[in-house]
Amino acid sequence: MRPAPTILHLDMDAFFAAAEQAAKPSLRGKPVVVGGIGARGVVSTASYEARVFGVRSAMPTAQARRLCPNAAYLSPRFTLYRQVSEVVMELLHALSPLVEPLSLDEAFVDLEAGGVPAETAAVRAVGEQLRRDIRSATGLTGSVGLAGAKMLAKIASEAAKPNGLVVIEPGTERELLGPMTVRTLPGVGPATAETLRRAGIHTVAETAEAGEAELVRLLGRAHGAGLYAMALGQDDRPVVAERDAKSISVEDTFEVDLTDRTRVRSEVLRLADRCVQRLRAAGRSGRTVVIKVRNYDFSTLTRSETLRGPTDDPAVIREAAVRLLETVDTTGGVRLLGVGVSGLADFTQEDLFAQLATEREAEEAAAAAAAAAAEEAAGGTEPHEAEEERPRRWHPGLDVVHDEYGAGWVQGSGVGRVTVRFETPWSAPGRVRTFAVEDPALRPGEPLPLVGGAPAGGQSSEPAILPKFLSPEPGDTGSVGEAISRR
DNA sequence: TCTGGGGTCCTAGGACCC
DNA sequence: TCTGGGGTCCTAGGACCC
Repeated sequence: MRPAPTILHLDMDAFFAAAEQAAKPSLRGKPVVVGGIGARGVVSTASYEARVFGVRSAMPTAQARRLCPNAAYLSPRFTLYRQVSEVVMELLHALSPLVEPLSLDEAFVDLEAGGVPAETAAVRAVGEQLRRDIRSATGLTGSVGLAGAKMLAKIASEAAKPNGLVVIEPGTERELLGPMTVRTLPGVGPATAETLRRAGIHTVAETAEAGEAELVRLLGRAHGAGLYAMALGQDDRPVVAERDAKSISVEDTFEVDLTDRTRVRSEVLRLADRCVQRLRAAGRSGRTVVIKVRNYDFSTLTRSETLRGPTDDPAVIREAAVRLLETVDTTGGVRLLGVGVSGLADFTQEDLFAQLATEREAEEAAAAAAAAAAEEAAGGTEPHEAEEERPRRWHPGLDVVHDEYGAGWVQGSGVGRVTVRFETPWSAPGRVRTFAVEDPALRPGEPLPLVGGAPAGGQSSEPAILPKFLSPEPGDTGSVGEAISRR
């Protein structure tokens, strides 16, 4: 615990939904839900207008539709979110060399390492300036927590939401945390909370009173000891920049459970190839191949195999994945399949094992590819990712360009028609037109920048985007003692 | 019309080795 | 003749996070 609140935690407000509202003027001030659109989708992010109706992250989209039928339901556009995230992370790097991203919309920053004076007034000023900079660079708002420890900074930013800043003064944390529910502490999810509840422990203060020995008995060595320290407000974990990934995986949930064994096999091959693509893009290789199978009843199992050396060879990973699949009973139906690789190494040169096997693998790769192509041609109902420029489906939210009407986004599609709203991040709300799905004048577009994209003459020092739910004043700096809602 | 996709860390048992 | 004791690797599963 530092003597001054020099650890900053930034959390963007309703990030995916806010980015969509900034990109789509007609959605500002309206309920927006970003997530899986299909029958088995779940909500990634709900805008604050949608949260009023009870829509939450991780909720099945079908349930969200019941609660809030009039919201706009959009597929995520990670290209856009990554672009915005990069802008935000650059602003953080300007504050300190020590930036630890937790996700696209969240990061810790060590202000002490950035040379900010270790005083409350100074760090608060830095935090408020950061919020202004984020707003003018992206049009979006973020909330900031400042404290002497990571855990407390995160709790503070949660309390600051939306669009606020909260400082937890060192020395006040135990009094502050005491009455809060154990769910406030990071690492306490439903299962841990239930275990603690059965032991009569509900609040952070009760967790501290239980003592380390009792918590270790209930939760195990690492978790128990860690939780005890957290309950006392003790958290010396450093801000760590640039952590290498330890595993890479891909998975698909199918609209309908797979029962055909041949189809299950061809999907595993596809997933193995996708996994290898990601592996190679990251310049890594891996030694342990793992498959994941979720059955019709949601029971989930994994099978893994460790190779003699790391590889990024698609034939090797395909073979291992299929070998693992052979050991799994898939009768009854498969809901989800996944393929992953762990034990990652930086891929510099082929290891000995790979060198010895190279020729054999090259032959087998060709054979496997031919076999897979034959299988998919024979049994696959879904064509392989075609090289054509038209998407197979016009997902809601997708950027499009029309030869005559310009840039817009897909509002909906069905029965051979696609409805497009023509507007851009810096335009007024636009109007809707409907086309045949195969209209040659319509094609997929790229995400447009949320700010700074206005045509000459439209420049302004003010953020171009001010979603209605965002109050223009700086957020309150009020108490963190109120209940903090969690996922 | 229940429950995504991408990760991290921990535990526990058996194999294996010294 | 009853049984050592660690350390490390591998595998499987589970909790948790965004």
